[in-house]
Amino acid sequence: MGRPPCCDKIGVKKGPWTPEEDIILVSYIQEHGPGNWRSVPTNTGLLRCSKSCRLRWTNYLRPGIKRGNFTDHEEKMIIHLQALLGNRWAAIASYLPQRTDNDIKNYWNTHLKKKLKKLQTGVDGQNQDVLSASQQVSKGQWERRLQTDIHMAKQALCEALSLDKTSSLPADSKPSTNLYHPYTTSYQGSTYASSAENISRLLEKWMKNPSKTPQTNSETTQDSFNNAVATTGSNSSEGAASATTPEGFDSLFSFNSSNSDASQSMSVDETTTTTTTANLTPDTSLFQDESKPNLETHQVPLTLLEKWLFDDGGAQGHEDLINMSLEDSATLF
DNA sequence: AATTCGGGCAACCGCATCTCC
DNA sequence: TGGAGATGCGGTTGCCCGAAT
Repeated sequence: MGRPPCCDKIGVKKGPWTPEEDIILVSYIQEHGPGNWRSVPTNTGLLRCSKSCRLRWTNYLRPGIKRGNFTDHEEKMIIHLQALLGNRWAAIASYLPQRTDNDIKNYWNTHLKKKLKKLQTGVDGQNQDVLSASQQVSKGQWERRLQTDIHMAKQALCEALSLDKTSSLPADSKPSTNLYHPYTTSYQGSTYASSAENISRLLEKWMKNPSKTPQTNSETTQDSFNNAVATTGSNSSEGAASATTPEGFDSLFSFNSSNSDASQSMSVDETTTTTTTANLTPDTSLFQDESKPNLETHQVPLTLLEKWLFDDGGAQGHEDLINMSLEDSATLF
């Protein structure tokens, strides 16, 4: 057998994180930047395994995370992307930069699945296709489907990417979460909440003095978030939602959402792209770059998928696709 | 008011993939 | 080039809380 799970080690703590642990973790990351998770428990004295630290950071403590209610727009994107990509939550999350894959996965399992099922039972026939399509794709068959019906897939993703451009966020889409108050929803109890303020202060400090750690992909992304937040002059408590504002979201997706924008922004060699596209296999090349887009500079390299989409005039029929019903989306497969 | 039930979500587990030596 | 370790990802579990009885 392989090596035992790191969490099996004696003395490794499991279960919910305490505010104190959060503060320790945030402080450490403030100083050293995210990454090198293996060294985190050792250097901080946290009785947690490295994976637990990483998970806690990426799903909860990381700045820029939007929590709480999903907007209609986000819902639509998730539904379409799930139909397209299957249960590749990390890939889906890369198109919803403020949401974590865990969040999206939970939302899908607890809300959207039911919604789709309701549709299925409510209107037999057409909508059944939606569900069956999703289920099939979930089983990993999306690769083959993408290959056999690749053009339709392009259109669908194009639509998903451009939804934001055409639909303003609903009025009730106000951020329901505070960026740096991770406990507001679940832990409104006094102890945890007050500790969250400490974390907020730590993060605030961090926002003003981002760490200068070696750049990995994820760290680059992280710094982008940091800078994006910092440049909006956000305060950890009052302006916590700055990075989660619709404006920020719009700016991100406006970059992706029109051909003209895309053509201006990306410097993709036509020949290279074509060659790449020709050799794409969905599971390898296509999604190899799924890091979150850079909020600050708009100089984000498009993912290969996006390049591929825009390169092929995938924007045709955007308007139709935008209004595409769930039934219609099923026909993509 | 007490108990039961179900939903939602944070966190864990194990496999897959990547990176380094 | 192969192996070991590190990291990423998706499925699943278990706890907490609110609604229902």
